[in-house]
Amino acid sequence: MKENYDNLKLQNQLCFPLYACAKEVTKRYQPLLNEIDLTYTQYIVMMVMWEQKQINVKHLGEMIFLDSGTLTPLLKKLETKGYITRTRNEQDERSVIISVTQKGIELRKKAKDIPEEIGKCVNLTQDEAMTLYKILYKILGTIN
Amino acid sequence: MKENYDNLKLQNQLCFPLYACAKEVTKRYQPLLNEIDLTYTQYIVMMVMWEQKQINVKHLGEMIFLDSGTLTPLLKKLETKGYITRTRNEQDERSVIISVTQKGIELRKKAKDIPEEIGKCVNLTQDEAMTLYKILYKILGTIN
DNA sequence: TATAATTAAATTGCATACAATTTAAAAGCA
DNA sequence: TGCTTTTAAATTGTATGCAATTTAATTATA
Repeated sequence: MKENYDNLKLQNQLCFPLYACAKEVTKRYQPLLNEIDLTYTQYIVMMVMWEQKQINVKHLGEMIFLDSGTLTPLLKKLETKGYITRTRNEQDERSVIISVTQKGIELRKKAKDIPEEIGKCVNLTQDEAMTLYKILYKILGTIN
Repeated sequence: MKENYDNLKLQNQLCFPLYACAKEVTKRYQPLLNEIDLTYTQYIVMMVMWEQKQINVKHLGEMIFLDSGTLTPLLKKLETKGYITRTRNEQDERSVIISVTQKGIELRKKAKDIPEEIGKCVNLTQDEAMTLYKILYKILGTIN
């Protein structure tokens, strides 16, 4: 009795192009991000900081889907670079508050054109981009 | 003169949900893959091997968007587990040929239900899944 | 209120990823 | 043919990413 393994074929996976796509797109950021001395994940953190100015590690982690195992060393690097500060919350000493520094705020000017540059690498129509955006957020919102 | 930084807002990025989604979905594989002693990337490699039986490292890397820096140690682990063998190509000693072993072939039976299990975590309609698939492969095919 | 349970970061250990370099083999060519 | 260039893996170094555990602080509760 011959088994059917079609759903194990690479071309029948949805997860594989998702995985590959994320890597390939992220890779395109690196040359741009090198100029402002950030890695992709550090850039994601800085995007949050440019909007929030101040946030604790737990909340930050929930926003960008990363845990303290990844964030703690990464935040220490950003602190060393002078873009953020890390201070214990005096009301709750378990919590660490991340604040963006003046140097961190100024970095935003240098990052300003990066999204547009990346857009040029990814040749989607407005429609496709919006559709992709909606589906990805649907997954993020309903994954269990 | 006030600058506009809207395109640096996290919620205006397409890349961020792509990155986050890939991570979240991959994470869902891990408990299932633990049962057959594979990591996600090792599973991707095995999916190729189940279809190809034999392939060299360069070609494998092109298929799954990974370079030898990632593949060499990973393939050594799969070899240690007994799922593949690595042999130099006698016609071209620069090239390493990966072959799936009997044990590797048998692993497919155990992996058979994984795609369906993952499907349950990701609540997309058939239409959405197909649309996502097409857009992701469009990106992979046109990214420069 | 003393103790147990929970929570937030940090730490540890393992497995990717990838840029850059190195090594060895093969191909191109003067 | 001898030398240069190219190519395929492997290696090195850095940065995630995450599960599991630990530590310290806070909250819940008997």
